[in-house]
Amino acid sequence: MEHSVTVEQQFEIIKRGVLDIVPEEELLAKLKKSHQTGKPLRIKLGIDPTASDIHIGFAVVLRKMRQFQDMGHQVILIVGDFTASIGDPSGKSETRPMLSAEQIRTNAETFASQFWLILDREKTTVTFNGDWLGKMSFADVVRETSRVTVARILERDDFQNRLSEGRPVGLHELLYPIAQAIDSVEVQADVEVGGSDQRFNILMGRDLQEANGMEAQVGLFLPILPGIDGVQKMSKSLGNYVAVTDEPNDMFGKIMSIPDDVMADYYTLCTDVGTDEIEAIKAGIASGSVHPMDAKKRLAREIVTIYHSAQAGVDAQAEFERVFSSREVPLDMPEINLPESELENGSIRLTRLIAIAEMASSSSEARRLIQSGAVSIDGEKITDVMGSITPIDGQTLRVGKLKFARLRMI
RNA sequence: GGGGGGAUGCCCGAGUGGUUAAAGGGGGCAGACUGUAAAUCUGUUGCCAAAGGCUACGUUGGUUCAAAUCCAACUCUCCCCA
Repeated sequence: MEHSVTVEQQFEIIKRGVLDIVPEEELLAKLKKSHQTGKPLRIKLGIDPTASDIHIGFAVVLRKMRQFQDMGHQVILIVGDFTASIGDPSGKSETRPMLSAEQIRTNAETFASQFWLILDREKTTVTFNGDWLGKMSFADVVRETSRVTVARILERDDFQNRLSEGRPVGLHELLYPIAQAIDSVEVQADVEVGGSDQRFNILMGRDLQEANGMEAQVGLFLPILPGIDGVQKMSKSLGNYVAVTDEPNDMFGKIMSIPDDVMADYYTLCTDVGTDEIEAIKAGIASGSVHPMDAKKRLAREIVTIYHSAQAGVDAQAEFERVFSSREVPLDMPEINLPESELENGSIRLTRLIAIAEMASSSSEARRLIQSGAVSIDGEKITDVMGSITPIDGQTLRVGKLKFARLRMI
């Protein structure tokens, strides 16, 4: 333990951005005990390998784990390779597809390379729950499931909703919380961290640990970070996410597009900006002394700084202002190589050009974009769907607000 | 094991023989406005070598000049009874 940090200080750091700690006194007691004995707490986090990239919503939980590590505690990541074959029903309105073993492995590997952007590798143990769940006998399963009542499992909202809507609920899905709880028993977790949607699963871990004669883990719940649409939870499948590996300009831009009312959440959960300062920003916006856009630029800069560098943050802001405030062309843009062979009498159909540049998902979409006035070349709008242009090396093709490309004749 | 529903585009949901690439809503995309915010308004929303063609209403097969619509089998699913 780093004795320079008192238990009370540890507790304060841990509480930042946290929605709920169940039960708070137990966490305090565990921290004290760890401080006295010098034995680190075992902090558990279950990773769902159905996703493949770490986004800043998931990073909220990882950052919390990192705080524990910085105070000397041990983080145990459990890759849910086995549980992924069940599919976490939490908050879901339908059964999740089961993943193949290969898919899970690939995802887990991608994850692994990204964890260390946030976590301290030295203080992290990575395990796969297939190692123990896969080896349980039916008798083991019966024994563990006997500790939980059906009513208890079915009382959850997600199951209730699905049942009342006449949607299917697979029997195996009822086992998910139990599987996750067995993980807690297996790794002897002191604390399990998760999003608020993990409440049920994590509390189940407490029950099962007690039933197995060990001290129950403490549940630490973090708010779910809304996606950049500001409404739904951030997730890759909804496309409303900011990946930790996003390029600085993209990252900055995505943050700028979040609705104002989730800005404070982003500040608390995704940055290290002090709580007092966040309050001051909120107050400033409320009183009109701080322009929300400036507050958001600061936010975007902070986040880019975390995953790239302070300089990258400054540069990304400059680029953002250049393109969106001054309406100039970006400094960097992808180039599209246009072979002579594509030209007919020196010109090319615009729809074809957009297709080559992969700036629309289909040529039908390219037509629509042209029709709606979203396409321009060197700032000149083109609206003729059948139109051809005579491309010149170095021209800028713009499709919609965000997509730019420079033409290169080859 | 018995009986009764249901499966439509990204999602919800209308449609019960031709006028249906399929109403309406949500979401998405684009345009205007703006702060790449919100709100609002407008357009658009299967694909292609594009005044034409192709593919689509759980799957397969059938009836018909014509099927999302009728028939058969199958698959999945929900409810009631046991």
